[in-house]
Amino acid sequence: MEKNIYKAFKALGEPTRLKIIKMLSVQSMCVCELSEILDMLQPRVSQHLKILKDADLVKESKEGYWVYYSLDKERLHRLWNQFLAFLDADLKGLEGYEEELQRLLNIDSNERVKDKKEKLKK
Amino acid sequence: MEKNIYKAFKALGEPTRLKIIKMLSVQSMCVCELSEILDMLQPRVSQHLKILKDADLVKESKEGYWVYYSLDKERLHRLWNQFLAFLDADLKGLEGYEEELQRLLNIDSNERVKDKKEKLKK
DNA sequence: TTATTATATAATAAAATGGTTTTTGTATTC
DNA sequence: GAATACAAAAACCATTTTATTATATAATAA
Repeated sequence: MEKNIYKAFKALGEPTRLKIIKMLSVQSMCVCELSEILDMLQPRVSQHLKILKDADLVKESKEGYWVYYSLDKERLHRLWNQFLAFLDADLKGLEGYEEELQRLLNIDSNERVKDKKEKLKK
Repeated sequence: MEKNIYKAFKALGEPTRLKIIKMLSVQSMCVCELSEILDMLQPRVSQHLKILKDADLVKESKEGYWVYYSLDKERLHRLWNQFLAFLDADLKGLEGYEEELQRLLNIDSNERVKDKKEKLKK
């Protein structure tokens, strides 16, 4: 789940792909149209589309020669909600943070250095 | 504006930084705490924090020795709204898309190949 | 079947990124 | 002022990413 979030953000965090996504927000298009409108070589567009597809941000549908790509707006909203849920989630029960939780608790209970020093002052 | 969006997504699209952000969602921390909790070398944490700071996703405040970092949740929501606005925006008036708009209009009016061929069939 | 059009994949070179080690800077304490 | 603690910057290397060129695959048309 967290992996998906990071993957999607990574896909969005690249200028060429943002441009592609913006164009697809106007209308669905095939690779050749994107390639011409963006004035980019076709393999470049195809490769970025693949990354966007792997991140589940765009959908494709084949029609004869052409492969039409469209923006999955549903998925965009789901992505953001997943991200917010991830931020709100309690560390307990959040997969992959077992050790971090342990170390966090240790610091908090034993010796949050700042607190110690502040106490000494008084 | 679009630059900022891409920068922020890029900052979010990296596992280490996502982890840092998650930890900061629990509570504000200084670099040494993050470094210990995440079991990472301090320069590594500092470097990622800088990227997050440049992307405006975290804020910092100095207290004696320590620099405390906190998550800017406000900014997170603004980021997403900016992104949605970017997607909804009309290409006309969207900075940096002048040529794309031109080429898009050309294709649309002259020769969207598929349409042409489909018309011929009938 | 052969030629054409659209797309995907492979291979390469160049650029960017991430992580470690080392160094520098800055605030604090003695 | 000297020593200490924390953080940032610099230098370095390994890895990944991007864009290009070349090639392969898929679908259609002749």
